[in-house]
Amino acid sequence: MPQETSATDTAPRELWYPEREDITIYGILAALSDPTRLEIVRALAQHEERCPFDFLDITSKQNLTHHFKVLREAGLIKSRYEGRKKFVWLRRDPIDEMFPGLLDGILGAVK
Amino acid sequence: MPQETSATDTAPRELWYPEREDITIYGILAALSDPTRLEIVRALAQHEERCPFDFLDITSKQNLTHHFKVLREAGLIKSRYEGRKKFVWLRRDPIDEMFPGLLDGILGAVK
DNA sequence: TCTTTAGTACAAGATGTATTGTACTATCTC
DNA sequence: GAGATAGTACAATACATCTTGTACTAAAGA
Repeated sequence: MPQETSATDTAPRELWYPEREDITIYGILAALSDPTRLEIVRALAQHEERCPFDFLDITSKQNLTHHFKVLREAGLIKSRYEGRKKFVWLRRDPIDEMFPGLLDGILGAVK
Repeated sequence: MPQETSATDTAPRELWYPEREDITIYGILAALSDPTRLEIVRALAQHEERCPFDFLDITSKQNLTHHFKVLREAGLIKSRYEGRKKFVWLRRDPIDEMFPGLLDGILGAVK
């Protein structure tokens, strides 16, 4: 199981991301098999960056945090903090390199 | 939940399959997010028809039965019985029509 | 400093899934 | 019919996942 950065770390709110070679097609498919997460990823594919709570119309705060964590641990997204806002974007490069055509196939399959 | 044909039915060993419109991209992605099932589907994509127990090197009998049931209920496969053997094949047509590029994207992503 | 907003942590409950063991049916061959 | 083979059914366990409630931190603005 991936370890979050502990409270003793210097940098606050730093998140763990899987290395390129730890991203699996199984993790990606599982992450995208949830309607909420597929909708989020579809939005990220169009908007460059989004804030997690732009999606509060879909589900609750805590649940969004959960789903963004799943997407992050699957290697699908990265994020940065700016003040109290968080900006999230798709990690297209490693995924398109390791699994060419996968993301396009999934995102293109639904109009 | 899908109902299997009961023991009182005339035709023996008939299985339930989802209608075209009941196939979802979420179900497909979830079904293919398992290593065993993705390997099975990759083999089916190359071999036209296969018997479930051609995959006994991967996992147990009962587990294969389980995984083939998941694939069937997701709408990914169809099967027929011939004597005591079962032959399974990919349901490419409805999937390629409803989700064009999806299966190719997933199966093409892994060499 | 106080309040508000963005976001996280954690626990809990409900549900789903993967796997195995045991027992069973169905078909073929002898 | 007897035995072997292909396959299923069901229960049980272990584990993962989704969702919500409660409580918390971190930053912005007044």
